[in-house]
This record gives sequence, C-alpha cells and structure tokens, in this order.
Amino acid sequence: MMGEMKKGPWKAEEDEVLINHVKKYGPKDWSSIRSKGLLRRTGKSCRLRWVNKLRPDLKNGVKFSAEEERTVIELQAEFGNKWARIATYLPGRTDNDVKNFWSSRQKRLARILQTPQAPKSHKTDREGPVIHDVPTVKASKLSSLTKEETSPINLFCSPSFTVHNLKPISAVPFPEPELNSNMCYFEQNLLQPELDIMETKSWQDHRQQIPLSFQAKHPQLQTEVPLASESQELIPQLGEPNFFEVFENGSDSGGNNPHLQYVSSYGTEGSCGNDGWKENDNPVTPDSFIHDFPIDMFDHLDMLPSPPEW
DNA sequence: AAGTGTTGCAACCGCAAGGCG
DNA sequence: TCGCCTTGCGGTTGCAACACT
Repeated sequence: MMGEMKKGPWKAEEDEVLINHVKKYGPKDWSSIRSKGLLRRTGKSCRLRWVNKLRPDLKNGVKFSAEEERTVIELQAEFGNKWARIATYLPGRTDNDVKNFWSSRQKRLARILQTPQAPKSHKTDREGPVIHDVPTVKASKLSSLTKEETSPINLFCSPSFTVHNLKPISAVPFPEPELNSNMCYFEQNLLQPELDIMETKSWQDHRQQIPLSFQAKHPQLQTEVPLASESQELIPQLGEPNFFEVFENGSDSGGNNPHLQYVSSYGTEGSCGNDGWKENDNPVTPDSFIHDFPIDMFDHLDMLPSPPEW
C-alpha cells in the first residue's frame, strides 16, 4: 500500500519523474505513475502538472499579448466559460491560464466599478494596458465613403483590444479614421437611435449622461474626451462584447448584451449571417444603460474645450 | 524595515463524461 | 446494464510576490 498522497507544490525531482514517464509512455496512464510507485501523487495531479506546467509548448511566464486578450474576450463572449475550448485557440496557453486571466480581469473591472474614485491601487501600475501607452491603431474595416457620408462618432472606447471586435451589423462600413490613444469610432448609424433619445443632453449634464448627441449632431467637431485613469480603464470595456456582464450578477455566461447581441468572427451564431452585432428585440434604452454606472463615474470626465480653442 | 493590501498563479476539489470489463 | 476507473473541465482556494505606507 502506498503512503499518503502528496499534495502541494511540485519539486523539480517530481517534475523530472513525470517528464520521464511521459517520454516513455506518452501523456496518458497517469494513474500508473502512482501504482508503479514513481510518485506519491494522484494521476489527476500528475496530469494537471503536465498539462499546465511541463508540456513543452507552453508559454510559461509570458503575459497575455493584446492579441491573446482580444481573442479571449471574443471567445468568452461566444462560448462562455469554456476555458478548455477557448484555450485551443491560443497556442501555448492552457485552460488554467485562460481561466486565471479572465478571473483577474473580472476582479479588476469589479474593483474599478465599485471604487471609481478610490485612491489608486498600487497594483494598477503593473496592470496593463494603460491607455496612453497604447499605440495608435487603425480601424480594420475601411471604406471608400467620405467622412461626410459616414461621420464617425468618437466614443469612449479603448483601441487597445476592442476595436476590431466591434463589428456592427450596419450596412455602412466604417470610415477610415485613425484612432488615437483615447478614442475610437463607431458607425454613426448604429448609434443613431440612442443619439436621438439623448439629444437634449449637453456637456453640462455630463455627470449623468454621456453627451453623445452633441457629437452626433456635430460630427465635424471630432471631440476628444480626456479621461481620468480609472475611467480610462473602465470605459474601454464599453465596447467589449461581454461588457454588460460586469453589471449583471448571475447573468448568463454567454455574455449577452441587452441591446446588442454579439456575433463573433468564430461564428456559431448563425442568424446574423455576417460577423458583428445584431439588434436585440428588447433593447435597453441608453438611459438605463447609463444608470448602471456608478453615479460618480463620469466625474472623471473633463469638460471639453470650446470649439474656438481647438 | 515592518506591516498591509492586492494580485497572479499553481494546485486542489467536485463533478461529469467516456471507456471498459 | 451496471459499476468502476480514468480523464477532462470549471470553480475555488492558498500562497508567494509585489507595491505601497
């Protein structure tokens, strides 16, 4: 009879035994490692160690790239918490990696939402990406239309990993804006219903409302909104497929946006035909959308300079 | 330098599915 | 068909490392 099962961190010697076993027999027969008396670990533990740490093709100690983050976000919106499935799209990443990444991200968002004005955590310094460090990017979908035909709206959205995720179903393609660090563009037509509803709002009301209508009605102004750091971290999430999950306790894992249903490029959502967003039958009004934010969230928004100053 | 809070990661646990006798 | 065993997956936890006061 074997002694007690060993738990806890693996030692280098144990790793070596495990690796040798896999070399001989392949990544299987995990239980035989114990039955042969090679290790006092369960087969389950051995398998986990191999899959998560010892496999030769792993990106151990390498942070998720922006591209990987984008992929996870898209796939989580599509598959839900199917980490193993998502991991198959990310070479060198395990389901555990993806799961931990997502968990950290959710915690970060939750913290930001709960304490938008709290003293900045020291940890934020080693969290990325910081908006102003994000390189300039271009919208992926280009158009021959002029800006006058499809006046872009500057919305508060991070270009760091959301731009190409946003694939509005609108038939009018994107113009070709260059996105700087604090802004990205949405197709105006997609937002027009919201813009009409919010039409009466102004920058003076910015504590409660995002004055999209101002920009929509004056697209030529191309307003740019400087954001405080915490809001810079939060507001980018507006563009993410699963953004609404942040606000919804116990919402379904599919990341359904109450207004727009995301259909990713990985394509299991068939009703839309093309990649992108489709309209929900019961959209949430912009007001209810905005009211889900902490009341003081927009305190970080600075007043726009008046046009003559531009 | 010590204390404290936060984060990321490694590993465990429980459950379910599948294979096999 | 049933029960056992193995494997795989998702959720959770514990802890070391780090940053700040």
